[in-house]
Amino acid sequence: MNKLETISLEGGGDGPQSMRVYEALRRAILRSDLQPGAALQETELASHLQVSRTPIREAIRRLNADGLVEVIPYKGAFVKALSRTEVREIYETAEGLEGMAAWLAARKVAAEGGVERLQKAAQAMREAFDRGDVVARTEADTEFHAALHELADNAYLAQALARLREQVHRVRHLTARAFGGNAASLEEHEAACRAIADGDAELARTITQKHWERVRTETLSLLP
Amino acid sequence: MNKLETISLEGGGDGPQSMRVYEALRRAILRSDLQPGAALQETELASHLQVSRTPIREAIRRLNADGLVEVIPYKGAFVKALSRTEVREIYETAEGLEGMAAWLAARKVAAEGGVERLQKAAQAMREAFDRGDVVARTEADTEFHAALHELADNAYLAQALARLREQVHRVRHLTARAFGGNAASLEEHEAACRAIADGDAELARTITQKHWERVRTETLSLLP
DNA sequence: GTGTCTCATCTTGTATACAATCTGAAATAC
DNA sequence: GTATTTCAGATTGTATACAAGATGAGACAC
Repeated sequence: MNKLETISLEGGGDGPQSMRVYEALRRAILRSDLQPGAALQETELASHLQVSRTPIREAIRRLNADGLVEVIPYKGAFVKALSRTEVREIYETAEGLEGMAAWLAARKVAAEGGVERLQKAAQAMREAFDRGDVVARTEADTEFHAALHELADNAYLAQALARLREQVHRVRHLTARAFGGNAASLEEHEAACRAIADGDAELARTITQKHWERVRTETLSLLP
Repeated sequence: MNKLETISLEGGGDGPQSMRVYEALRRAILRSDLQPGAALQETELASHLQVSRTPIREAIRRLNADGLVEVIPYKGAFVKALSRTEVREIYETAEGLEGMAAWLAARKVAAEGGVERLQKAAQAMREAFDRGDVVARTEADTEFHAALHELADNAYLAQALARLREQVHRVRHLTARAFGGNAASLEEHEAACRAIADGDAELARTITQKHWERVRTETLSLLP
């Protein structure tokens, strides 16, 4: 029995219904209300959300593009499972992409400055960590990466990273760890921030890559 | 006046019609039969391809996910333009992803070998280049990257790179250059291949990144 | 009992009708 | 003449009916 009762169009935006359905299903998957492997039956969802199958189908196809759902022709759509292999792949891809983002950010700072937002976020993370404020630390972490992606000045890369970030969120949910990470993670963020502020692109990339490599190893050790 | 007459379902696979439409439109965009900015009108395409609007819509949404088409609600779908900014973003993203792929490939070779396919492709590229055989060189280049992605052993990364590769193809089409690249490109492929064969992951990554950085600079210098 | 076939049933894929929204040109006010 | 409004046409978004393919239970042969 699926927990369809937790899925609702209420919180969503005001665009076309397919968009609202998409956001509702996306939330449900990210919050694990729809668990990995769960089937997304069009008729069932349609009657529950009081819309026709058409917007349901569009939403499912979009979730498929996001990598959150797997679609098998004439068979159905299923919430993608996060196997050990897929977790590894996601973190490896993040390493490549965010390393590149750090490199670009450092180069941009070297050319025209503007590192303040990133530094402020890094400082906020440190303070939240010292206070033991998990919520504030998670918020600061989100802000840190938003600032990094802004500095990288690459919409394509930012979009790819946003998709990955959602998957990472799901993994965190699985391993039941806080998103901001531990003390080591904190120091790596600060080191990356310093390298970017110094305009040292190669170092920024290397530090960021090592960070993701460590997080990957650590996370995989928590999985079966 | 759009060149719809060049779009056909003939060459496609045998899956659902939405899949065949998707492949037909994808081919048309990659071959520039549908030029950047062109509107994809559902009714027009439906009557031309002899299907209803439904599979047309599904195909368009999938192309949107691939980054080949831009969809604006209640307005329409348009073949994405390749502005200078987008070209830069695409090449930067490719640098991050393929650098990571090279790193992973080198690590895998160091652990369990299997570099033969990559070496063979690199050698084929060299021979085709010496003969001046552009077609063979392009084929060998495709094979080289396929071998690299196989060694990287990361389906998620491979899929992202496949999408990027299509965009790069479009850029090549714009700049009217052969895909395999010049002599410098050839040497960089060989150097990357050697680093991977040696199992030197960091070097493989660096060489691959430098390659894409050079190609990016070179390509951007050819655009307005 | 085991394996295969048949067919009713369910789910997804497609076609078509209708609703919502955008667009542009003509009409109108000033 | 210019700006604003109105409205008809065109296009996308949604609902619903029908077609195509998958699934599993039961019949049947051996």
